[in-house]
Amino acid sequence: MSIEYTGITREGLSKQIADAIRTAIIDGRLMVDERLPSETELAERFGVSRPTVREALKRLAAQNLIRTQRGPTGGAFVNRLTWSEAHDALVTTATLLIGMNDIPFEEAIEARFALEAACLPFAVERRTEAQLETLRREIEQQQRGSMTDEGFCASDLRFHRVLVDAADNPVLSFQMAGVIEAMQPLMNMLTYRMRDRTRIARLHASLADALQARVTQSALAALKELGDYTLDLARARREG
Amino acid sequence: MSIEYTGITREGLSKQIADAIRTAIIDGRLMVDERLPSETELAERFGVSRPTVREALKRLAAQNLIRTQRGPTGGAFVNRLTWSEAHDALVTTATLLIGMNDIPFEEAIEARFALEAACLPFAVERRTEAQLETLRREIEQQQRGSMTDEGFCASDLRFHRVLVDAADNPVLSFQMAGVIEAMQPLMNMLTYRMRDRTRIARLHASLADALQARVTQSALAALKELGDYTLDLARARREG
DNA sequence: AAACATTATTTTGTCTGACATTTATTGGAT
DNA sequence: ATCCAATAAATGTCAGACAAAATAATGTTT
Repeated sequence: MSIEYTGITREGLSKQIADAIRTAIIDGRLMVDERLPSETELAERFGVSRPTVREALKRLAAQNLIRTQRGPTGGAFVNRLTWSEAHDALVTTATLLIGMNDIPFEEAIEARFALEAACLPFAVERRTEAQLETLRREIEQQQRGSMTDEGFCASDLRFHRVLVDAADNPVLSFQMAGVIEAMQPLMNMLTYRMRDRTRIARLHASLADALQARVTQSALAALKELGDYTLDLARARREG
Repeated sequence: MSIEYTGITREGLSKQIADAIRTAIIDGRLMVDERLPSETELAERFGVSRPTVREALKRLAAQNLIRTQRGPTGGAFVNRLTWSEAHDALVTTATLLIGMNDIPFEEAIEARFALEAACLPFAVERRTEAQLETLRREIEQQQRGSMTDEGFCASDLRFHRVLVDAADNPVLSFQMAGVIEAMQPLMNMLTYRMRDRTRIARLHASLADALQARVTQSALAALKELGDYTLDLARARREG
């Protein structure tokens, strides 16, 4: 690891060190599962104390870039970023972003249904029987009137997640997770009347039918109607 | 013996503290710009030492969740997550994810063009004259033969970023940044011959024309051709 | 000789205490 | 009243020490 640190001391030593190591990882100078020098060695090499090095390492650990292990064979290792970890990070970021910047409902809903529509053709083509069954199960739950609003939204979320996963493209699933899951708090703010729920469940059923028959046009039409209806609900909430 | 902490003490004190504070922020118990207790006070409240608290705070700072300021009125403040910061975080995560998990070209390209197509109808409807001009400028650059491969890819990236921004939906722009920018290293691996470049530039011109005339179908057709062609290049590279 | 228990060692995790640095406030001098 | 310096409060950094964990080496027992 050949890292120079001729930078300015104006931005915090631990941050500089963290950035140096992160850049080394992104550029590929540090490979996955490679072991970094021990904390004391890093401290010597950068000319700082061990706590400073540790703060830098914690920053990287917070981004899932490294993992640490104790013991003689321990140390800090470059972490292979898994889909699951990246997923969590994206959802956290997107949730905070939406929660802190009061996005208009319309924008968020527009983005979500537009992107979901992009997944739909692949889902129609590649959906499995198991995924169809999961969709049917969720629809059945949504038709029961005994659910709370949160429960209904949670089922809705699971439904759409299966829809996206049916496209069988990890990159798509990863990207979509951000929009869909981060919007759950927003969706929870919509209070669904009984009539709304039955209509939504019926549209979900249309979607599942289209997927089963592998007819892209019908699926897109059902999703569009669902998006428009959600928009209506959001607008009604704003005015009401 | 002191009181047990709720949860497993097996996961590192600083991580537990960081998680506790992060949850408080996400749940809204800590508002934006609110000041956290001082490090010494946090240390007392959690029953740990100051360095441990500091490591926890650094983890949160690494996620742009808090910012710190020195001085009497200083301390740690809940940070308003900006689009720019969230954008950078997403690009970093997506870049690492793609770089470390050797995604098949086909999957990445499929996802990218599918999502971009989802933005296109909005872009056709909402594009401004200034954006059209930017597109034309990039096309002109791409037609010049004097560019390096990296320069060509960079121009391509700028072209598509403008395309996405033309949809005028921050949520869409945010999501798309991940796919498009994180794929640049992949795209840089494609070596474009002169013939490829002219064809790509021509397709870009078709796209710009369709945006100018506000004809969605033509724009979608041009983008689809571009996607298919990129797929061909990727396949050729794999076999060559 | 082989299996098991024990000790040693290396590395991270945490604590204590101190000093340096930054910055708003406050009090005094002009 | 204005400007400037001392003050205080907070983070940033450092040093040394000990605790805890996990592997490797060692010794003991069967």
